[in-house]
Amino acid sequence: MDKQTVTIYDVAREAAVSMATVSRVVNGNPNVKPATRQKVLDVIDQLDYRPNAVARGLASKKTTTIGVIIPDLTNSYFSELARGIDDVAMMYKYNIILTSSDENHDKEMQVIDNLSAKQVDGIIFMGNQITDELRTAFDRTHAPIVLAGSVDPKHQVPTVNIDYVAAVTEAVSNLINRGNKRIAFVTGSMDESINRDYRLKGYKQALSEARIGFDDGLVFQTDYSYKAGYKLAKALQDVKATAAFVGDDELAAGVLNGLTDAGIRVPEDFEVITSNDTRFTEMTRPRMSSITQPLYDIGAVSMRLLTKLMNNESINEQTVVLPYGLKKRTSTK
Amino acid sequence: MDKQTVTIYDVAREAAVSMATVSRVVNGNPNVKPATRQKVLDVIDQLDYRPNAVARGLASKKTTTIGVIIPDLTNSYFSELARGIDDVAMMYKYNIILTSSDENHDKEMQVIDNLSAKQVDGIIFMGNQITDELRTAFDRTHAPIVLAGSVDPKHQVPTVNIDYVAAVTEAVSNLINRGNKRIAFVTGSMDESINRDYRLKGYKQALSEARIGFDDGLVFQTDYSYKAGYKLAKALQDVKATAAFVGDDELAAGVLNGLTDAGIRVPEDFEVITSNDTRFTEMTRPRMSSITQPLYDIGAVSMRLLTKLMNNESINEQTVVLPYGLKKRTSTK
DNA sequence: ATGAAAGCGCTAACAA
DNA sequence: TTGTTAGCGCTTTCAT
Repeated sequence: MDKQTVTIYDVAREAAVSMATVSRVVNGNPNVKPATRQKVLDVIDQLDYRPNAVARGLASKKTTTIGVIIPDLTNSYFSELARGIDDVAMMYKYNIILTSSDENHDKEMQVIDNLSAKQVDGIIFMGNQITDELRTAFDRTHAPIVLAGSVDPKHQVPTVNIDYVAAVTEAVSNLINRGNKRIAFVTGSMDESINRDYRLKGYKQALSEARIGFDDGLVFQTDYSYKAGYKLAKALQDVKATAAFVGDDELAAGVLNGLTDAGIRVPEDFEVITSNDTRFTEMTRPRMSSITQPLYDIGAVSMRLLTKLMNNESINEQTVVLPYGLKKRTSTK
Repeated sequence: MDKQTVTIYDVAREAAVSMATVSRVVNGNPNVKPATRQKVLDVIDQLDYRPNAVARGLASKKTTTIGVIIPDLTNSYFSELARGIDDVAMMYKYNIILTSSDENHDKEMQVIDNLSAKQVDGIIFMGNQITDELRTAFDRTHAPIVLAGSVDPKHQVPTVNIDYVAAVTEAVSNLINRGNKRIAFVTGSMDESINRDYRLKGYKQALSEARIGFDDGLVFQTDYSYKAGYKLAKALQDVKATAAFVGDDELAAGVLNGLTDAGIRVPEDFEVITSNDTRFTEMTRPRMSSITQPLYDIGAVSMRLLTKLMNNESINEQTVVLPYGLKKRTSTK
């Protein structure tokens, strides 16, 4: 039933050489006489031989496959990172097993074991709650791991990201400088350390630098979704906020449109600044001011770092922090 | 250096049974005495044994991995499909090797061979130019293939999609019914058969039903990008169009905003209708009217169909056509 | 420069 | 119900 598959053995026989020699030419080993190489190449061509990567993986203990764990494929922030990862993975001839975790801890655990069973050579993990359990899972995996666009408060796992604290501080200070005193802090769950330990810290820092008291009531935890943001309009008015820092662009788009649809003028009556500078920022009206970050590069650099780890190359820095910026568009004055 | 790996052999030895028995319990084969099973399970637990999927793949000729070829990860249309694929793949215990093709034919070819070499059990292909070369590549692959949200004019490859001709006809008729006579047709390259053979056909059909002549000048081929759409504003005015059918939501968002920024009121002076009903449609102002399609389901059903193909189950229909609809929002009158 | 042969870790007949 | 034994297709010493 199977399309008859031609193996290295067939090639060896036809070319009247040993399997070892065929293997050598396939793998570009220089220790082959040019004439032999050519003969083998011809037979390969003629037989349309294609090496079986699974067999190769078993024998060599390298699969040239890496695992990528992504919380949500449809979130631009992550898919932009993924594009960076994908590009350099391809450059280095790695395939990607892409698995969604849905930001679900059990699934993350399961997925790691699963990737491990598939003998991936490395793993790129996106997700913002590096629990101890997760660390354990990381540890018992033979494959090196790097965190992309995520954060490890304990600085144990190699990571590529930006300085979230500084970025948020700057964004919020920017809002403060224009006279805003009641600035809402809108983002995902505080269970995520990127929110709890980084963004919130930046927010508080900006407040304290301006000697503005912190008000719990201005902190909104919600889903990273347009809808969730849209629904926040009323609450935002109720707490008399005049501006908001938002941790996700789709969420911010929801906030923006919710406000607008409720008759609040942005930016005249309410300023909005968001975090990820994805394509959404250009699509809304007004267009959203944002922290800018090199999304593609974060992915690309993560993957590059992973290749080094997989080759046991020496690493200068476990954590690489890429530059961020601030882009003023029209959702702020 | 390697974390010492425990194999099925170790388990067999410790449990004082044969490898075959261990293999049986790992694979849930019922032909094992409960007591034996328990003993083996205990040892597995104690040794923390994890089956090597690569070895398994080599021996069984099944990798429980499928390949997914996607033109652009960051395009919502495709990432929504991917989510559907991913969910049911996970449900059926398949992993996904995700590869971007960048709508590049050579890359598509290469990627198929690559997936083939990795012995994937099946492939889901998204892309809209099924060339003969591609068909050849499909054929020489041992794995079954299904097209998701794409189109095979020759109806040779199993496919899940909607009736694009009917959907576009309806959308354009809708525009016509409101008095529009000069309706622009804005979409990607006419090299893609979904544009050339399906969407355009629907467009022409709607025109002809209304006895409106076809005008070449109203057809715009461009990238599927916001920017490309944004730049079209002037050209759209130059040809005196009063409405546009657009084949992609980001592209449509660009058209919409470009028009608005050029001082044209949508929908009063110009109506826009788009094709994919992704989340972008809700984010723009005005919100975009659109053809609706069950994006997630297209992905999910594709994957389900693929599982059947992989199990050699009999298939009722090679091509499954899911229902579409029309959603009026505020970019049309 | 080339070949022989022993695995890699597992599944799947086939026997018992 | 359980064990024995070939492989699966390739890489990789170790000889030559």
